[in-house]
Amino acid sequence: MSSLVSQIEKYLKRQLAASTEGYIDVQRNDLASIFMCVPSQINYVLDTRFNQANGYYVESRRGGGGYVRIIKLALHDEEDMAQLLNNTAKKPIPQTTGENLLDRLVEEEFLTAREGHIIKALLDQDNMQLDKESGDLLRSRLLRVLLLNLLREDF
Amino acid sequence: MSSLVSQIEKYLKRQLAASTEGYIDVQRNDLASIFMCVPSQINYVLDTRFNQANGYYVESRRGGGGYVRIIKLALHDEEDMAQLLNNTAKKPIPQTTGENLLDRLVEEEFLTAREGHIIKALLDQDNMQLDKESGDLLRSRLLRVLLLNLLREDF
DNA sequence: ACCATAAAGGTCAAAAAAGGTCAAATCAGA
DNA sequence: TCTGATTTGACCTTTTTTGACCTTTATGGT
Repeated sequence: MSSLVSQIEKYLKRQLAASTEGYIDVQRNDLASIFMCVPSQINYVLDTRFNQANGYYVESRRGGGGYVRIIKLALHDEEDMAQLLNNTAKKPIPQTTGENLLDRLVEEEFLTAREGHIIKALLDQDNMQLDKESGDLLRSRLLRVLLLNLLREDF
Repeated sequence: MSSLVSQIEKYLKRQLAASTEGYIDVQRNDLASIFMCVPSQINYVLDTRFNQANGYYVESRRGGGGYVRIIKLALHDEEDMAQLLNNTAKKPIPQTTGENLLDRLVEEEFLTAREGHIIKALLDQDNMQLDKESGDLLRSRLLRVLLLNLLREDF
């Protein structure tokens, strides 16, 4: 019995995958009535599933003719990767953030699903068994190492 | 008069045997009400009967639409793997030893060359930036996690 | 132009829906 | 009887769902 959020998430991702422009426009209220939920449920989906960390950008407009535009931030080239690298530098990365990043790398096919799984497990707090602070720092260093490795031409 | 814990255990193992994916998803509360027991009884079953030593992996999610996923590890014919697991237990593993293990896993085709590369980088002393002792211990824990993951039947 | 109203969308916090932990109480077998 | 395994319950954390109230934008009438 998958939750409403994940149904809506899937629905939107399907639309997004089908769109050639890399973004879709939706009406919050329409979506809410399609899924028979309160409109704020849609915001919850956007906040938790289509945020920046997940590689999406959302803009919207209120009033008559208003809309919500969901834009996928694709990681196509080294440029974007380098961006991420800088972004990642030094700052501690909590587990959930790390998982989001890995999911994104899988989605963008920089990693296979299997690689994503394995690396997630390696960077898991419970598995590392370090205190949260050291764990977050280690995770940050290792994700950086991962990104650097993915940038290498030779594998 | 088989105990509750073993009735639940049998029930879950039957489900697991019937599943083609190598895992099953259950609701803790549903199970508890099927067996007319407190929900924490389910955790007891999971902890004692579906732990790693017994060849299972459990993951879960809280909140609406939450679930418990029980994943079977493939312990049958991968004897050597189980062997390795035992070998790895607890002891610190210095970098070179770790690299050898990874090379071997690649040779035996438990890992692709690429996976081997990535994981080596992640477990590299210089990249981890921990003192040697903690590094060796962490490496040991993480290699164990890796091995366990390679035994998962769901990927 | 000015304003009222309708049409969107946004925010925030409370309630609900799962699952987790831990320790006390009980039970069963050596 | 003692000991380890099981059962139970009180309390906790995370994630989702819901609703009341707020803000922004467009439009039509005066």
